[in-house]
Amino acid sequence: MNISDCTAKSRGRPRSEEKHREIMQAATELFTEKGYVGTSVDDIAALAGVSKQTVYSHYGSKEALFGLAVSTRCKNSGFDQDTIDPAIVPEIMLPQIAHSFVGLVLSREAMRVYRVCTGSAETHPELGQLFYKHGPLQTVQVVSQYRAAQNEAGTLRMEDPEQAAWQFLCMLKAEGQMRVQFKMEHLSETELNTYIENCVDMFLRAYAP
Amino acid sequence: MNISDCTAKSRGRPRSEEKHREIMQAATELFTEKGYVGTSVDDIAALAGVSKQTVYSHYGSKEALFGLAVSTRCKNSGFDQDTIDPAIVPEIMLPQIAHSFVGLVLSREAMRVYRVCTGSAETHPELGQLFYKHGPLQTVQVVSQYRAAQNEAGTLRMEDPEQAAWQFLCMLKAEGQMRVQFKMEHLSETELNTYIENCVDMFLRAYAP
DNA sequence: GTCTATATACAGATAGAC
DNA sequence: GTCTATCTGTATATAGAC
Repeated sequence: MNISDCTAKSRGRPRSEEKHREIMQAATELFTEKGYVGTSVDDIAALAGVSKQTVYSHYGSKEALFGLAVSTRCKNSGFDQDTIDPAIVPEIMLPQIAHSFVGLVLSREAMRVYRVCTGSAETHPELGQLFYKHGPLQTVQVVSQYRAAQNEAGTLRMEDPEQAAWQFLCMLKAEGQMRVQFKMEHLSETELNTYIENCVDMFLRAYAP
Repeated sequence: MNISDCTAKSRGRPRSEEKHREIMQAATELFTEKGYVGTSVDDIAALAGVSKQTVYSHYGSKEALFGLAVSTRCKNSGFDQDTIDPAIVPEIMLPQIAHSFVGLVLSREAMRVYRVCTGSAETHPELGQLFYKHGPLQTVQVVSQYRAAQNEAGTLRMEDPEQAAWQFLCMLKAEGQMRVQFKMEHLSETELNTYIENCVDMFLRAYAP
């Protein structure tokens, strides 16, 4: 009796955390691939290798699971600001920022969150807003801080650093992102790099002091 | 007997065309709002004011109806090239193009097709491609033709007019489109106009001869 | 905590009356 | 051609065994 209690405890509980992770991982994978309505709880349970009821006991409902999965991804979709150093001159810094940014927005994972948040913004506006704040907005702010610093230092000259950041970043994505977004053949590394350098030059020309 | 045949013909057939239109209209409305999986044939039939079977006898299947509805919208989502005149100098022409383009991409209808094609590109790649070709690509080509003409005329100087067109158009959308896309509060008319003028100036500065 | 089995609702698609 | 009624599958969510 006492023994069976002990084994029950040590056999039943410890597995929970692992399943918790696996369910979340499966949910994220499927939700960002097929969207909310396109994904069934059965699919999630199957991919996670657990029963449907286990999904429910861990996360309560499909809606709650969706919110958690996507918002976690949203929060990880921002630009890594550690790569930016205000002490470095634009001619060196901007190409680095550019390549790093384009790498981010073209990545499979970023595109998937972008797509699912765009597609379900009509029915889940709060998800769209969450993505906007943790993704695009944060990136723009990080870059515009650098811009403001350069403005002060006199290495660049612009009236509104934030608008300049929007210009720079959206210009960079352009064709490359759209081709991924709409399932066209991707641009080659070479084409991409040429375009990025082109953009950096163009930007520096326009905002030269 | 002969009479009932006649009335049957003149009573049953003529209504068909009207229902045909109404079904398509309802389908477009719902598909671009809720997406493919989020819309049921029952919903479409209800909104069109017909029975479900009528939907099927007109369009065969949900899939076929979706394809028709969205692709029709895609083909109408391109930029109107009649507004462009190569004889007009960039200082006058670019602001016009810019305002007209921003008006298009921020419109409710364009955003809806954009959203549904983005969201369902993973499951319906052919729709994403269709949208890309009739929307973004066509717009870029129209604008890059103008650019090429200006290049020849010497009023602008750029190595690759098509890349310049991508830069210009993507820069213009930027924050304005993203706020609509992700259900944030929209930019005001004033903010939008200021930004557009800003972009045109910046572009002219960078590509001045 | 986790499983199998089930309740309930609604989806896409078809049959048959008029 | 159009409608109502229906078939069949699958969805979310829950009940009960272990």
